[in-house]
Amino acid sequence: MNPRVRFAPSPTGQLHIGGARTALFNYLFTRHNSGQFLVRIEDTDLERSKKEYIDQICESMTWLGLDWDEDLVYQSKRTDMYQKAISHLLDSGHAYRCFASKQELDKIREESGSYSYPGIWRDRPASETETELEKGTPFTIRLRVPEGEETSFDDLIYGSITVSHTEIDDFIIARSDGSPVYNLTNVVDDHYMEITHVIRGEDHISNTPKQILMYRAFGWDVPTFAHLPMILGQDQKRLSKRHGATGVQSYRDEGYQPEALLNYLSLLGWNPGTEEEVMSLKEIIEKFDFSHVHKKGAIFDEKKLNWISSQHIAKQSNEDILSGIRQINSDWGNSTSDSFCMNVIDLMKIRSKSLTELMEHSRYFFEDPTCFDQKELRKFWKDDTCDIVENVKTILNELEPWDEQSLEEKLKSFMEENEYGFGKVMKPIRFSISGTVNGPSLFSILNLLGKETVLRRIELALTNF
RNA sequence: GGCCCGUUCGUCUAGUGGUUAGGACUCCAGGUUUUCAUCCUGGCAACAGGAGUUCGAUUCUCCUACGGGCUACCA
Repeated sequence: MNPRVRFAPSPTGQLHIGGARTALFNYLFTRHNSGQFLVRIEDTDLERSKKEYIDQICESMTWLGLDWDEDLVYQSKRTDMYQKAISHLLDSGHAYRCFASKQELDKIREESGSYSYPGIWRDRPASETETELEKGTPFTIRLRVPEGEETSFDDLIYGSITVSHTEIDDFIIARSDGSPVYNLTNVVDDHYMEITHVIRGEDHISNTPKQILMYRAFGWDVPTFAHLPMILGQDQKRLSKRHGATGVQSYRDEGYQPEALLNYLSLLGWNPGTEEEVMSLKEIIEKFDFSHVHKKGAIFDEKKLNWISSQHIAKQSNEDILSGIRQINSDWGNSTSDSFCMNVIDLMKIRSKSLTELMEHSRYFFEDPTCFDQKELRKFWKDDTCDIVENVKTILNELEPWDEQSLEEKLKSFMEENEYGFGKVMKPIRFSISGTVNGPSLFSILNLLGKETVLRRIELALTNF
């Protein structure tokens, strides 16, 4: 049977790294096994759920390339379904009404020192329930957890987990306003959506026995569970907003490629069983397998992300990089031709860890540099530098044809004739042209920029420095 | 507090009774390069601790320590 899985974000914020990882592993598993990948919006918390977040989450998913198979499922549109399920449980005796107020319960908790619900309405006679109902006392609905038993399940990642029912109190499945809680909606939805594998974060392990109890109460098949280890911040705590930029969108804005981000995320808690690390999404799908997912939480390391990212950029075609850049800034390089842009990309991609870095470091290809580091300048701009640069200018002015090979030949012979070292000539020229002492081969830069631009910039430098 | 889960270099990880404990990132040193980056070579660096089981434990069992998660009329 082909698996059906779902990613179920609650729209209380943008898609964050942890959510993206959960979505990714669902996606990898189901694409590897030719199954379906669904997305369900868990928007039952009306207070915190926002429409704009739903849009943002979908946008991020699309950007990442995690395409889902059917229409989005909104929990807010399925209240009838939940109500029916709750009444069913009430009718079958698997659930009961609890008229204890929150204050009352808090008091009991405080006095007993126990956190769990003491079952005070579990076995009241029907007449008492009738009386409270008539009085209009607000009530919650709780699941009647079978006593003296235990519930266990086989987690695809954590193995067998068993919890005694003494540890599970009669938890609430419907609030006093009648609305269903997470554990109920989750089970009902997963059942009706025909989900075969529930793949989610490890923080849900303790919810799982409760949910299994509900499947049993309904008489439904229990899906297979796979809990993923957490992604942690540098402080070993679960990655959250406290750790800074954790939204997928911010990584997009910083110029990371979706495939690179996904590649890095896939390596957090999983390995392909080989020593390969830089992989395309397609390759990861082919190799993905739960047996290589492990249990320990993994700290998110931006340094390694940067490395993966630079590897992806270096491997990518110039065309793809250009379109990636244009997604960030649609105007980039529009003052020139696309082929010029791709020449720039070709020179710069090997030395960039993100698209934004590539864009920043290649500004001088499109506009004359205006900002020069004087401190840096003084290191190599000596008394005789102006004369040298003047001579180079003359040579370049007479150079014909203007191509990389001629540039290299002429400049090298100039240096040899005058017994100048490379640094003495190249550094000032490079700095005049680009405003920096770093970058690709100077001959390539000169060639790409063209005679007119080069001479103009040298002239500018000569008058200013 | 209770319950559940985890623990190999700083980080991501390989490893399932016998290995010089392997790789990657970071960092350091060298080489290549006009510079920077890339690339290449080399280096630093780990089995949380203690008891067992065993001829032999990183690998199996138990205990301790540490870390994380859950314990809501949040999801």
